[in-house]
Amino acid sequence: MATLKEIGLELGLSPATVSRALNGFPEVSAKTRDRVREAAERLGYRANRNAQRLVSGRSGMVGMIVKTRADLRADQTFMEILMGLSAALADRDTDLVLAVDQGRDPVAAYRRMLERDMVDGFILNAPVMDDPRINFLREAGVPFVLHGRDRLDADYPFFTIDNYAVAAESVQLLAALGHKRIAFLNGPVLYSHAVRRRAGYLDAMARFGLPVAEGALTHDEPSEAAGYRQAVSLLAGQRGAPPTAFICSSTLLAEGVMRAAKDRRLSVPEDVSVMAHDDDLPLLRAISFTPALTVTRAPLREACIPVATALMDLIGGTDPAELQTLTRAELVVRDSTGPAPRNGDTPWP
Amino acid sequence: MATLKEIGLELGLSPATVSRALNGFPEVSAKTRDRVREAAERLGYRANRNAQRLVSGRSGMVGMIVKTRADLRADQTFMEILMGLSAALADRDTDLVLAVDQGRDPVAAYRRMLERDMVDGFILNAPVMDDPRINFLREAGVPFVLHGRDRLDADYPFFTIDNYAVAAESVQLLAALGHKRIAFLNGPVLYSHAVRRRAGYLDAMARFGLPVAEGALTHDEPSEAAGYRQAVSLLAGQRGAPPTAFICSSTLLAEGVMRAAKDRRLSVPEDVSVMAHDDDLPLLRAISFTPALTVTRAPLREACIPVATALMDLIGGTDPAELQTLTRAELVVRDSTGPAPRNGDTPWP
DNA sequence: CTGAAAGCGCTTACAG
DNA sequence: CTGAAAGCGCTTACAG
Repeated sequence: MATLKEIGLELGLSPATVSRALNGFPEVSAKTRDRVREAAERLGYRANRNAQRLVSGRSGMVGMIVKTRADLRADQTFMEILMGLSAALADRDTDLVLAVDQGRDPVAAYRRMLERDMVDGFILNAPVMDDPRINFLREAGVPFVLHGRDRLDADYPFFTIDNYAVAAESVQLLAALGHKRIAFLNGPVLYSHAVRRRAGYLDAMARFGLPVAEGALTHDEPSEAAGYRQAVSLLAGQRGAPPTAFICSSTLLAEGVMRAAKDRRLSVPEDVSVMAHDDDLPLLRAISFTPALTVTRAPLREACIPVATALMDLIGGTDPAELQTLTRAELVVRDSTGPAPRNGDTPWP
Repeated sequence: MATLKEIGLELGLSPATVSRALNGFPEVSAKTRDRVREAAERLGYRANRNAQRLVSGRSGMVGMIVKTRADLRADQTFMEILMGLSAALADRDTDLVLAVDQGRDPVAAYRRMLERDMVDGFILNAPVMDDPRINFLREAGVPFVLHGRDRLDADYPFFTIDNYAVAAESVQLLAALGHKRIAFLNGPVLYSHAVRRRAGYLDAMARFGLPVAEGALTHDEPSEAAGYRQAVSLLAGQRGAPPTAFICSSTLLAEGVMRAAKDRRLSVPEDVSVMAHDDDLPLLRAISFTPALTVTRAPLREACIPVATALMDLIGGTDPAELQTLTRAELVVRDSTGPAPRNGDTPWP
């Protein structure tokens, strides 16, 4: 590995000038800058990160703490986020330090990392309402960015989709197709995104004058098995007249709903419409469903760069208020949704 | 953060002596060592890793490159390994750098990390037979450790269970229970562990004088769906007389087999015995199956510390030949295996 | 526009 | 047994 000194020797320049040239300082002449860059390229120069970090006083690492929970989908979405964040942070010469939250105290793992001065900031995901981790980190004065948002009046940097709109727009699409009995299989109500989607669903149903039957709004883990279980029960009419449409908080749930419909010899979308929110996981393509699944689509992958960038900017001193992003999922209408069937004219009482 | 200098000032010692005391150099007097340690503790001293790395000339990071494959289980086992390795490496003050292997060239991602001098070594998992990554890294002279083994005469550091024995012992247990038609649902034959298990199964069957029907040995992805699919086909007698026992290369496959048996109103273990190899994933407990699953058990978690330690030792100069570990899975007999049923007396032709 | 110097926090020959 | 000194590779006031 070449060093600044070696490049300097080669060019008859001081290491200081080489450093400035490489870092794009304006006072360096264009000619010197170009010569230095050429030589650096030729000699395969790469800055020694440890030296840079030593002098800047930063660790060059950011932390992420994983909650171990019995949530099968967590693996898939989490892997997706993990890969995306690693890549985005690597572009900023920053490493991601992972730790597992083993215990009952939700902030213990954060406290430990902080005491060890290991990281320059944190990335949090899957917030619950009024997340205790957020209060802790705010008081500790540590930079952090949320993927998601634990309260509407958040004053910290975050990146999230509009989860209220996700549910409301799904209802709107189905209502426009004439559906009156629309079930919503939501995620665990623990998570703030599920709380927002719940509100979006209920408000939209009310706006269209559609009552919601007892049991038509469920909160369960995002798995194929849970989707199947809930759909079987609803389609059997165990909780009032069966729905003519299902909105699912994840494509895994939709898989289970499709299987339940098939078991009852109901065809999609003729007898029952199915749609889902789609994180766009590479291993679970909504477009590969039969029929292709209508979704509100928001690739998890696309959240990674903004989240990583926001954290780096925050550490660099940017005002947190400028680092809040609320985006919308894209409505992708495919073949799993259609006009309400004949027998679907009656709303729930 | 306290520094060596500050501790030295506090105690009237030089930073050099403080460094030696903290690093346990033998020439430091016991009294000085204790004083230094006490002061370090009191001041909350933590060595600055970047300074240590700068002076040692090491990056303090090791790389791991994930193959993105359409293998659902990969997520779960991979997460398990990832968490375990992060923790084990953190204990050695080393970070794990993750990258995703996007493309067709299996060594491209390794080459890139190497060129950037980013890591001191690599951890590889899920080897295929005569893995090209291994040849590449060996020629490049880079330290690496395998979780698994791509050939029997491996000359590099590895940690693996005896996969031949996993299959052979399973056959042995079932043969001792009087089973004669034993099917083996194996993983993708691409992977070396599947190749070894295949050999163990075939050899053991031969040793007990049991022919193997066409189609009784399958190679499929380790998923519940694949287990179900294979078991349905075998139990229907589509590939000769139905098996009276199933050995599964993963607990996910066993889940599918159990479901298939239930669908056919076969009870486990009265009508059919089921056993599996168990990586002991926290989200998929063999003991929670109904009936509790008989397994060859080898917690993935337990491989992480030896793998991480081996890599650190290798980087530290230990002879690779001393860093090869072959362990055995533990046979845990539970309730899903029992004596062969009446109709199971005839071996396959 | 460029250089000489100091310093980030640590380790380790070299002296004594 | 301990200290003074040099050095790892970089950055950045301070001079000129």
